[in-house]
Amino acid sequence: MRYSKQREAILNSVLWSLDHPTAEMIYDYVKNDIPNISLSTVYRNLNMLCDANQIKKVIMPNHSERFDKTLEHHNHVYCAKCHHLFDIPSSNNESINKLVEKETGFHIMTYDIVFQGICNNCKK
Amino acid sequence: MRYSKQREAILNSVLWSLDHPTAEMIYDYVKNDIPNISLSTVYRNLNMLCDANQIKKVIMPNHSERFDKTLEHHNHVYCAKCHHLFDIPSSNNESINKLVEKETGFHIMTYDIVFQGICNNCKK
DNA sequence: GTGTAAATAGGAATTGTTCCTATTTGGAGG
DNA sequence: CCTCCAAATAGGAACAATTCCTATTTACAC
Repeated sequence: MRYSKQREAILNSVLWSLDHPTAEMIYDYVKNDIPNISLSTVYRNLNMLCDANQIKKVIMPNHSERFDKTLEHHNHVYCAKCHHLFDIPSSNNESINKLVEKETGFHIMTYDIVFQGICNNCKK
Repeated sequence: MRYSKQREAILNSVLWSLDHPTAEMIYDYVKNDIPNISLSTVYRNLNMLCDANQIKKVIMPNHSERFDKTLEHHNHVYCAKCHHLFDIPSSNNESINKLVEKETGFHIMTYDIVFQGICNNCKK
């Protein structure tokens, strides 16, 4: 993968983000630096960075993809009120896999959980 | 919600299905009975039936929505080989919610898990 | 029957993402 | 430094899934 300033800016915008940005958000942000960047470039590079294991894609049922700087497998809570996505320090992935393998006989490769609720800030 | 033969046919096709059909599959099936039914009608009614709690939508990261006749909250395994979606008798929803509430302080409303793996048939 | 609010058909529009192609660029080797 | 070319980009078209729009039809209360 050859260097490109576009990819560097895209990677940085994910790494610096406190949130789990969508491709669109990254696009808007990176446009400040590189005004004529194209949305396809953003998507292409986000996917390349995922393949290269430098960032991760977060599943978001019924919403756009989001991207995450945290590489370790973990889960997310989506706040139904403020629409932010928060990390949950994932506890016992292995044991959940094992449990389901025992229940079903399947070979479980991976799983994703998205919790939906109201975050601490919005509870007030 | 007033009666319509379209909605009845759509509901039945979900109820009778052994699978977790997509809107497209339901559309194709219902067309046998009602050849000039429109895809928008299928979508509109599937969503109405979800709102009316007569069927459920199944999250499918990176794939089309699927619909489910089983109303009790449960989880799914997606076979990476045969692309079928199977039910998992969900065990301890409440305790998972509680666990996450304790970890995060959030009020958890619901969650969805999709496991990915290889089903028994495909393992052979 | 009749009137009307609710439902439909059909297609346009939207959204999110990927694909295509002409052009540009990083960086290896002279 | 140049030169070259494979790899990367810009820009927009294409695509797939879903929702929206509007004229027409229909269920059903009266």
